[in-house]
Amino acid sequence: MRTIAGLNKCMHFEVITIRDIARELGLSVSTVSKALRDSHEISSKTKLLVQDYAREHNYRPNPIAQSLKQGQSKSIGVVVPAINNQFFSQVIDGIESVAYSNGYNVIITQTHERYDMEVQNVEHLVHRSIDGLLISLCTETQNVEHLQKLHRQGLPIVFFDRVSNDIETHKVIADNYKGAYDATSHLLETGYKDIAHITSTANASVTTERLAGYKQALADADVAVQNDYIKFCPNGTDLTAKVETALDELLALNTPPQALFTAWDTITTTVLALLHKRGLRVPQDIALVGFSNTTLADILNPSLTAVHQPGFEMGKTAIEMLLALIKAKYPIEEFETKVLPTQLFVRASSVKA
Amino acid sequence: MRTIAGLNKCMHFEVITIRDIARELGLSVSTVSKALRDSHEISSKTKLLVQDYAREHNYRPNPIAQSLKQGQSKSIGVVVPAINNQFFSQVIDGIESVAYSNGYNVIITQTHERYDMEVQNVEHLVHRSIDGLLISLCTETQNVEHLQKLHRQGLPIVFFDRVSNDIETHKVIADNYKGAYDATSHLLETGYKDIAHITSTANASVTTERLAGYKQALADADVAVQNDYIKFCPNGTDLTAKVETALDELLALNTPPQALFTAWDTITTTVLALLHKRGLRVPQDIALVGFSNTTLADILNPSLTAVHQPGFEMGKTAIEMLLALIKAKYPIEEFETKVLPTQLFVRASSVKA
DNA sequence: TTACCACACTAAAACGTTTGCGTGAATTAT
DNA sequence: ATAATTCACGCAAACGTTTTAGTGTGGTAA
Repeated sequence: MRTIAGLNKCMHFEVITIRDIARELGLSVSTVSKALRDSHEISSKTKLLVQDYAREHNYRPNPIAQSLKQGQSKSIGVVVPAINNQFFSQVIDGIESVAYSNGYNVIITQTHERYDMEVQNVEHLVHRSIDGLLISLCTETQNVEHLQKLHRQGLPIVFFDRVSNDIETHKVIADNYKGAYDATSHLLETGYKDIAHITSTANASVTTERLAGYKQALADADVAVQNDYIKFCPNGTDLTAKVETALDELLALNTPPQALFTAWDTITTTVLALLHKRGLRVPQDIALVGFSNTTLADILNPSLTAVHQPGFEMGKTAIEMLLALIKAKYPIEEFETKVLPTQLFVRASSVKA
Repeated sequence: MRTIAGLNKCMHFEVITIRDIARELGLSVSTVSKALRDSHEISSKTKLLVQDYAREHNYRPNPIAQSLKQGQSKSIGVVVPAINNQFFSQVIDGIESVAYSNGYNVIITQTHERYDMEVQNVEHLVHRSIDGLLISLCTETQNVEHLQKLHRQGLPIVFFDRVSNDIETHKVIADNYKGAYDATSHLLETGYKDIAHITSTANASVTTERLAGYKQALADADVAVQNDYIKFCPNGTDLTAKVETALDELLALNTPPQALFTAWDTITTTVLALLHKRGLRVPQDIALVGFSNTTLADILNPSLTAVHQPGFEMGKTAIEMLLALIKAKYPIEEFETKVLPTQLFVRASSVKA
């Protein structure tokens, strides 16, 4: 008998081990083990005996011992910028659901958009013996050496949302290009021509793709791209201050924009809050369309025209890909980047004044 | 040498073990182990030798082996109704920060407000060898036998937010009574008398406390408590439908309420959304104050007068208490219920029409 | 010299599994 | 009747660590 981890204080409770079963049934440990795993080496009579006994006595294999023996921990690491962010919590929701039903634990860590935290978390996770890693890069991250090393060593890694082009592995992203294209086109169709774009750090994959979509939509409508309409506000610390400066600059232009297209969840809501603060009416004074996964878009003031990313599906897809990598018998050479559709929900913040 | 879990495909990478160090340095395994743990049995010369070698070769003890040996997993289980909920993700944020810096992993599971999921998750976590459990009960939960058994057996458990009175252990809650009292008083002071209360299932601790605060505030203002002003809408599936019915009934009363006090995060935003849908103006047609931890309260339509719970602090406090239980040398008999202050943020949804 | 002790280290068991190999018995083929 | 094969099971090593119980050396006290 052993005691459950954590149950070491007043242990009336005993957890049964394979050894107990063996002793009780007059069998060897290996026979019991094999019987439980339904090995062909064991007679069906013995198997039944053992399995019945195990069931009755509520036997559960010790996962830690199994991990040690089999060299896999049945847990996967997740690195996100922040849990406290609707989009990422939706992703985690998706991850958790699939992981759980496959017998995997999910260990979640946050970078808070800090590169050093990202490096540290990844290292921590690896040394906690994770079987695979799910990661969305933080905005500060410029190089991915900390991941490349692990990837070369064979650690299964899947990127989601904020991916790196410097590592060949499975990735899941939203259709950022199209999402941005749709959002911008929508503003154009509504009648806005002077559309500014507020986005995050220039070096993120997401930023590049959304910027491209924005530019292409303008180009397709024969509207010139104005560089002073494009503002980069790396999210992380002081986001509000950065966005405030960006807004100041935009509104001080000779031709201030009539509409804003914000490319990141946190930026969108920050912008809306700042517009409120300045007493600017949306959309009368300035229209707004943004990427956002908030569930409250309908009851915002005004209700928010938003590009919605399939967070839950992204999480599900990411972990499914990761499990495929983990379970693969042979090293995988062919990697895939899944692109999930975004959805534009038109609401009041972008109707023509 | 061993391979890191997960790094079993193309293993150029070798992880060093205590055995390797021993062989390389011509020492025994036990000497190395003791040297690394700075035992007094080992000469300082040898200690230095071993420690230097370990550092240089980037030795990291295998946590799984340690867990197996020491009977503790260095991971704690968290059970919440839903990750995708601002309040709980704030709590998890707090939990994660403390756990991480203490070398603990956090394994998160969700009940989605389903009792059977709660039972299942708890069982799953225990058999994953967690050292302790952090749990916020789901609304369906009526009895806590699944936890009592574990608690009697000595598993450290700390409740947060939605606690049980049937188990004596550490608990952290917000000051629900005062939060509700303040919210109701605020409405009364603003000039509303007919204040309805929409809350969740009657059997949750949170519900009882908030209901009590609501009633007391009315009593203190010499306003009679009307039972048909109190509506129970267990959150979980079909919350919107339940709230819709509750609203129908309230508005059909001879004296329909002029103000609403909603006691749960999800109910608050659902109510606001439904009021929008019906074209009712807030607060002109009906005022609204609710418990809510949304970060978007300022930009809701109208901006929301909200009772805010200290989610992050609650998470921090909960895990600190749990770690205290885990690290305790002797069984703890004295348990504490920490009550964290709530905060009322007055915004537009409750100004007098 | 003998006994004792501190010191610095080692051997081996233990945690709970899984698994390759060995073995005796029963069965089948020759 | 003997040999070959299959069957059903046991032995023991292994995963990487911690820890208990030694062991041998050298020094000190009697």
